[in-house]
Amino acid sequence: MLQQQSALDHVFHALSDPARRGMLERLSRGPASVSQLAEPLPMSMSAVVQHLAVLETAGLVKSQKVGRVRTCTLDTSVLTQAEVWINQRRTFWEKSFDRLGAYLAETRPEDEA
Amino acid sequence: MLQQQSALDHVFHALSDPARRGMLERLSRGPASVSQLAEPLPMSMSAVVQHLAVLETAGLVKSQKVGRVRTCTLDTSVLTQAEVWINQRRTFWEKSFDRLGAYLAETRPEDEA
DNA sequence: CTGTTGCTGAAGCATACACTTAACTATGAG
DNA sequence: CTCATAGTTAAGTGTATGCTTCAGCAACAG
Repeated sequence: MLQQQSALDHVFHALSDPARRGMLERLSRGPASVSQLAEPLPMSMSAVVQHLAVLETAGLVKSQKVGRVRTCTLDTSVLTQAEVWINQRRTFWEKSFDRLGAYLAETRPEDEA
Repeated sequence: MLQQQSALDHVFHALSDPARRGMLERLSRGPASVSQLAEPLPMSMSAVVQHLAVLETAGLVKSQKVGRVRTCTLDTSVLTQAEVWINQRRTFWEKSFDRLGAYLAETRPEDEA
């Protein structure tokens, strides 16, 4: 649980940058080289590599180098963890709303089963 | 990064801090005052208020002050936007993965040295 | 009234972040 | 071999972040 939390730190931080989300969007359409990821971005190659390191540290992207080309692919498992966390907050919130409704219904003079 | 910051920038950045996620977890169980949010956190009240400002800027939390007590509630709509973005990346990736599988099955190269 | 609670705001500070440029390695083509 | 391509790494810079302390202020109890 505690490790999951720190994992979520990295994942959400990685997702908070538009350049990195752009790279993920590109990768969601299929694998790409570092140059291909850098091409649409208004920044140096070096900056892209640093963003890539953030994405890899978060576990969102895997890559392997063949020759001088590093090919990157999306890893959706960590993405799923983030999605689950968000979904659970939503669910808990909705349940607490239901409980509030139930509480309001219970406190009425007549009880209901 | 000199461009306008999108809503997702703020949301994911807000979610990247464990203290802020803790506050959201608390709020997912129901509304709470600033003091109640601060109570389990190992930091000053001032720091909590600053985290709260981040959450409100992201649109994740709404609050209203009655007397001297500010009561905070979760707003799940922005949370849903973030969930949708993640889900779309996952979906796109799965589609492109299918296409990759089809491509590999079709071309079948005979190299590898 | 006084004192306490609940919160707010400003200033300060150390660290982290998002870049840049420039020097570098390693692969592949001619 | 030379040269270009693809990527890596280091150092530097300006800004943002996360926290602190302190000072203050409105609400409410006694």
